[in-house]
Amino acid sequence: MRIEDEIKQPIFRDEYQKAFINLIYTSNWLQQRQAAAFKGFGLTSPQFNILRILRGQHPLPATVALLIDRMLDKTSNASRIVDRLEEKKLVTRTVCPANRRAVDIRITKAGLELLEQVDESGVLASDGNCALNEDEMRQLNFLLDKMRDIE
Amino acid sequence: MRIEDEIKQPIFRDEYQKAFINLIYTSNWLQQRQAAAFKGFGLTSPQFNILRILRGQHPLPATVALLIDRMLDKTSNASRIVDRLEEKKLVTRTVCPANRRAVDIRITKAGLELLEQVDESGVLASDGNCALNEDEMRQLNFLLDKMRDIE
DNA sequence: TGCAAATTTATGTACATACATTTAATGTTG
DNA sequence: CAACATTAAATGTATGTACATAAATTTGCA
Repeated sequence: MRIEDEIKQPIFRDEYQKAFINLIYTSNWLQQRQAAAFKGFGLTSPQFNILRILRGQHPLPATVALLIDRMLDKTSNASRIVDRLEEKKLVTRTVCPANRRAVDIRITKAGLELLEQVDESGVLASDGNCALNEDEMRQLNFLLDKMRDIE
Repeated sequence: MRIEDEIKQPIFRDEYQKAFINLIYTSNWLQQRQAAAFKGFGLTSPQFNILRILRGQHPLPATVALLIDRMLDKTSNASRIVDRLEEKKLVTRTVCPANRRAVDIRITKAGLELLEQVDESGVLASDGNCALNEDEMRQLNFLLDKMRDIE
């Protein structure tokens, strides 16, 4: 369905405004689908993303600063998302011996097993989850990268 | 900058996964720019969007249900965003006489004047705010609309 | 050495999101 | 008309986002 119909706004000021709104709307649409997929595993999207970064580091630890650096939304509050993961025993926090200001965060066995389950469930499989073919995906990546190329 | 470099992840599973992440990242980037622009007027993005819908209805009122229907993020809590706008005297709430379950929400003179200031400031002007030309914007709109065309 | 500056994480507050539940008014149906 | 379902909005609770500030540690330099 075209964005005009999705939000019942037949006229936009110009193609730019329409693209901006379309981008935000489509991103929300995608994030809601992902959140629904993670929900069955007791995870929110930010929690899943942090677990995935920790798995990428495993068996090395990550600091909060590293998590922020790799997160999609760099302004979010990694400390408190780690709080939730720690409560669920999916990660551990220990003071970094080399720099006692920093905190070493590690994914636990339970965390790795949970991610394994998410993988096996196929909720994140690309095929069939998207109406664009690979070439269109490449075009989209090109346009998005170019869009941010300002200032 | 390419998304690979923005989030320091050199390899993606496939072009699909890369496009998904790119879409969410770019949408966040755009929303943060917009939020910064609204901040000078004492508004958040959701508050601005609701004011804009109310201006579109003016001088007719809108109900909460109508706001939800037109909002970009349909799962957000319109009631409480209207609370904030009412506190700032940018909107009024009155029980709808025809259906006393519903609430008539109207933008005030102060609300209209504030939107006028935002317009005049040019913070939302498209030109110069984006690195894509009009044809690329059209391509982007096409790809985003098609992407959601599933199920 | 000693002390100010920088770094790293945590915390406080306001606002927003997600979803379940409540409250009040209206519709519907026997 | 009474009982029940439906509708519209508000509220409760947990989580996340945005941004400012605090606390602890380390660094650097006079």
